[in-house]
Amino acid sequence: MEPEPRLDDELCFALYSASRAATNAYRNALAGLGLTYTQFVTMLALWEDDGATVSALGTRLHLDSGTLSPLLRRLADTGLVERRRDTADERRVTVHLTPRGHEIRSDVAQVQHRLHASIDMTPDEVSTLRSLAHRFCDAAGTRDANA
Amino acid sequence: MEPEPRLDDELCFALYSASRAATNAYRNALAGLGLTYTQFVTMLALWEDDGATVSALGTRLHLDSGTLSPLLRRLADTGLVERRRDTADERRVTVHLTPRGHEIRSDVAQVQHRLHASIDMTPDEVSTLRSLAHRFCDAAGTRDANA
DNA sequence: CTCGATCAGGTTGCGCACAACTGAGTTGCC
DNA sequence: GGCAACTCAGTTGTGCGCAACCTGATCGAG
Repeated sequence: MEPEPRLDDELCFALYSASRAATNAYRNALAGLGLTYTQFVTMLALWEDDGATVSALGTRLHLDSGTLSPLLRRLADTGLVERRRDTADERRVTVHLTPRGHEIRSDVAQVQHRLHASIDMTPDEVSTLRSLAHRFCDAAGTRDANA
Repeated sequence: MEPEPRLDDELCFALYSASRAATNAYRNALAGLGLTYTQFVTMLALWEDDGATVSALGTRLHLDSGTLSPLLRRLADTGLVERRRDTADERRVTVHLTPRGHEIRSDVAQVQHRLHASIDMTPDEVSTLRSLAHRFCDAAGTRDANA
């Protein structure tokens, strides 16, 4: 008989719980800015790379068009971004920050700093957790398809 | 001007990505058993505590009735669990494993072992990541409401 | 130039997550 | 006993997240 790991021993459940705890922490803080958590990380990606295509954002965020298309439509509806059909390759759509999209960056940065400060972990712990999470992503993301 | 952390520096994004990578890894493996990821962790909780109430499962999994009620209905539809109104306190519903719910436990355990083996990380790394994720949960979950 | 293969983005459908609310059941205080 | 406060599970509505599929644009072999 195989040993059956308990819920708390499961790495995947620890990550799942931690991710949701983080999302919940951001939810109220971002609500005042009219952003959801996924919209927030999408804006982070755009502040680093304004004018990115939808597929470039998808690669960066590990999201597909089924998630991004309606999300970008909502960001456009609230006036934070603008979508333009690429004239050189009309399959592509580039996503551009509006003036209002640039404006809220400092407000969002304040939310980030506030939440970072409210987490009772040492910089070392945070750094270790972050790099191990990145390592796990690579390890799980590049797994054999049959695994 | 506040420094604005880049996407990859954000702990929350690392956790968010890692959690989704884990869920995706389980998705295909569990599909053969007719389980989603959340249904899988719910079954783990029930194998540890058969007959738990809906709210007890919610506490264990950090999920509310809005998520659990339809999820348990689907598990009942597929014949893995059975819901019973508690006769002593008719507000409560207890969730019980069916024979079929017990049967698939070993199949699920095999999936777990297969996926654990496919992750290219040392036991130490896995252990550290898991305990830091638990620490983050506590730190983020018990934050001041105004943070 | 043509036409099959490929690529980009969008749509649909389903199952989470969570906020907000509902209604039935229980408890406690008098 | 009576009733307000509370608890528990369920429902509704919104927004992900992903598979499957669609359409139109581009590329490439011939």
